Amino acid sequence: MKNYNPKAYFIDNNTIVEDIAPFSLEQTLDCGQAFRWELSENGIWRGIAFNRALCVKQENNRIIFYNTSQSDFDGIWRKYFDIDRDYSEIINKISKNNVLKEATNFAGGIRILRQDPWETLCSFIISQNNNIPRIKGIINRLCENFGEKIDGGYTFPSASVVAKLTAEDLAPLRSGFRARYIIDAAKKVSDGEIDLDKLYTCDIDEARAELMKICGVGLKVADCTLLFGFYRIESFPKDVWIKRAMEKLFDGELPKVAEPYAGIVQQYIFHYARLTKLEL
DNA sequence: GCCCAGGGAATCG
DNA sequence: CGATTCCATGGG
Repeated sequence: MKNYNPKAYFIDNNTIVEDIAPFSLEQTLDCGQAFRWELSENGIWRGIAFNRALCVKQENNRIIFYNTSQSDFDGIWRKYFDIDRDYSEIINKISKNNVLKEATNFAGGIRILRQDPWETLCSFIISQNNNIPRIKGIINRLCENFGEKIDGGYTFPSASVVAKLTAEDLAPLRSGFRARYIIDAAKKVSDGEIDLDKLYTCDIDEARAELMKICGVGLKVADCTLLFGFYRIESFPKDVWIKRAMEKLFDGELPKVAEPYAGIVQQYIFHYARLTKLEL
């Protein structure tokens, strides 16, 4: 059954989108896949992506994109928020498995954002052995120090800009041992040793291997980068929570029905595990 | 002070 | 190979 039919209206300089359930702005922007969104007054989320600032708010089954023209919505945000994918179809399919069905109750409104690859790579390098508030702080300082000022904040600095910096230059970030990892990634991306564009389509294991050429990128950071920065939804990042959850819930093996969208299902399992603390 | 935070590199055996 | 230890920094 295909009744997923999101509608966009362009009124007064705003874009309003309706009929996109299941969709939760909060779950999507605050689930640890993106680090540059903050909830401000009146339930409005403010963030920057692809060199654009956005204010956006959810009211039930309606999303309001403030000061957003049709061309900005169609050109940037529609894709960024994965508006055109019907998540209910995925949830229906994986719900053949009762445990997965239960898991979707905890974060079924999550969408995988289609983020900028370099920003995602850099962000998940910073994420290692770190917690989300501090990850956000380091990324904010990176943007304030080396990004460009735009209306509403600062852009994420490009790889070529970061490649020219030294670990000492990055001292104000207080990113600790990760500083040299950030610079190594920037150099390998900007000088073409790693061609990020290729990673959208090449074999997933080859994509992992490419990213893992970077010092500071192991399997988990590579998988997060591929999932959140390249929309490689067959990628299944395994952190400590997921490993524990997979053992308890599935004897370590993901059910077959989930394989085509493993990355999306990973999000459901992750939040199920964390929110229930796996007291099963 | 101690522990941990959605890991990874270096260094063991 | 698998297991252990260190890595900066900040908050609880």
